[in-house]
Amino acid sequence: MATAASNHYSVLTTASSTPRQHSESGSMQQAAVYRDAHTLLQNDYTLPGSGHPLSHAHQWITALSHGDGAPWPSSLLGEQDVKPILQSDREELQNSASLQQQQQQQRHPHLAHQAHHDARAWRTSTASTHIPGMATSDGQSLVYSQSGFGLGGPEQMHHHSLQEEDHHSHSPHLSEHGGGVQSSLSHHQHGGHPENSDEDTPTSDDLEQFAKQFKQRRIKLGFTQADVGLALGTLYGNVFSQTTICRFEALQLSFKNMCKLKPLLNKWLEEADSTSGSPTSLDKIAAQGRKRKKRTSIEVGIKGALESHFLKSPKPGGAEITSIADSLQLEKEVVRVWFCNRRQKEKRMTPIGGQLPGTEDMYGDTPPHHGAQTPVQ
DNA sequence: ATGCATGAGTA
DNA sequence: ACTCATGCATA
Repeated sequence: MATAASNHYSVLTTASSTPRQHSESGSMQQAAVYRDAHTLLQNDYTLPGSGHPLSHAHQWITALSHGDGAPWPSSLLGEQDVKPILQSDREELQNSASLQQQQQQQRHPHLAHQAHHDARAWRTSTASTHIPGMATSDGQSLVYSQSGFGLGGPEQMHHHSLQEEDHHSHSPHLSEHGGGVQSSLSHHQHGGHPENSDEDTPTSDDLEQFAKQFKQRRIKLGFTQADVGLALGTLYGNVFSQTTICRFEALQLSFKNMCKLKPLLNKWLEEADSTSGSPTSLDKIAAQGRKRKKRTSIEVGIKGALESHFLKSPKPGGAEITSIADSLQLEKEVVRVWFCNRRQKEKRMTPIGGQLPGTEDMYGDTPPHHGAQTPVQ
């Protein structure tokens, strides 16, 4: 079909210690190991009921299509482990969990106050993109300018009152977080110095500035995004992948997420440049066994069709998904996940097709700060 | 840099 | 079943 030739679970047993390089080009290191591993295991895949190896493209898809009775098998071979944590295996989990819980619970619909402002208050008052009609007297701006939406879609916004989906029209009243985290009111005019290394009340502007500077510093110090992620794990117990660091720098995370990560990255930044020269002993733990479905490649045409559907109904029901999947000859799960990801993508602002290169002070000159401006990682 | 995927927590 | 945070695998 459309996907890659081999759709099977790759079971990794052990990953050799990856030779991490301190070069900017070293972004794909572990990938090779994985591919190798699953290539060797190709023929070992067998369905619990069938008993014969499926070498075709969509084993699990086929299974699901028949009667949705069996999702992808979870126990074919001995699962190794789940989380390759090294020193603080429990701590990391606990930390993550706690954080998530906190953040998610503090914005209950019952409460009259909201944790932070919405995740869509992005990119507003930066000294660049000025969208008319967004800045309120409070300084709080609620603009969620879509890039390509609203052409033929009459109404697709908010259906039911969920969390931040809908109620983006109230003033953000921070209640906890140990301090008046009011960003809108204490909003500082960036006419003087966009430099804000504080760990409280990050505004969209702050985050944006920080992200930019972080990236520059990181590059100057000769670290890759992957390095940073690992270092964070070794130093503070929270490991992050290159993806996350990348998304942070590109502001492709939700507001909350950005706020959560900023302090961590800030700490690392200080550590890194203060320890400049010191041997940052980074232990690296190889990823242990983890079966993951092969990434489904959706054809461009199919993607277009999916987008069309998305414009009509961003949240299709089970039946809808099924019909869409059927018409597009895709797996229901794939379609469902696609919609989920699509919605998420919507939430993180930042133009979907790219970072709107014409909206920043990127080109023309580099007024604010100095140094090399993102030489392409 | 991104697309598809997993999973915890929640509704 | 959805959201949200996060990441493997890939372009």
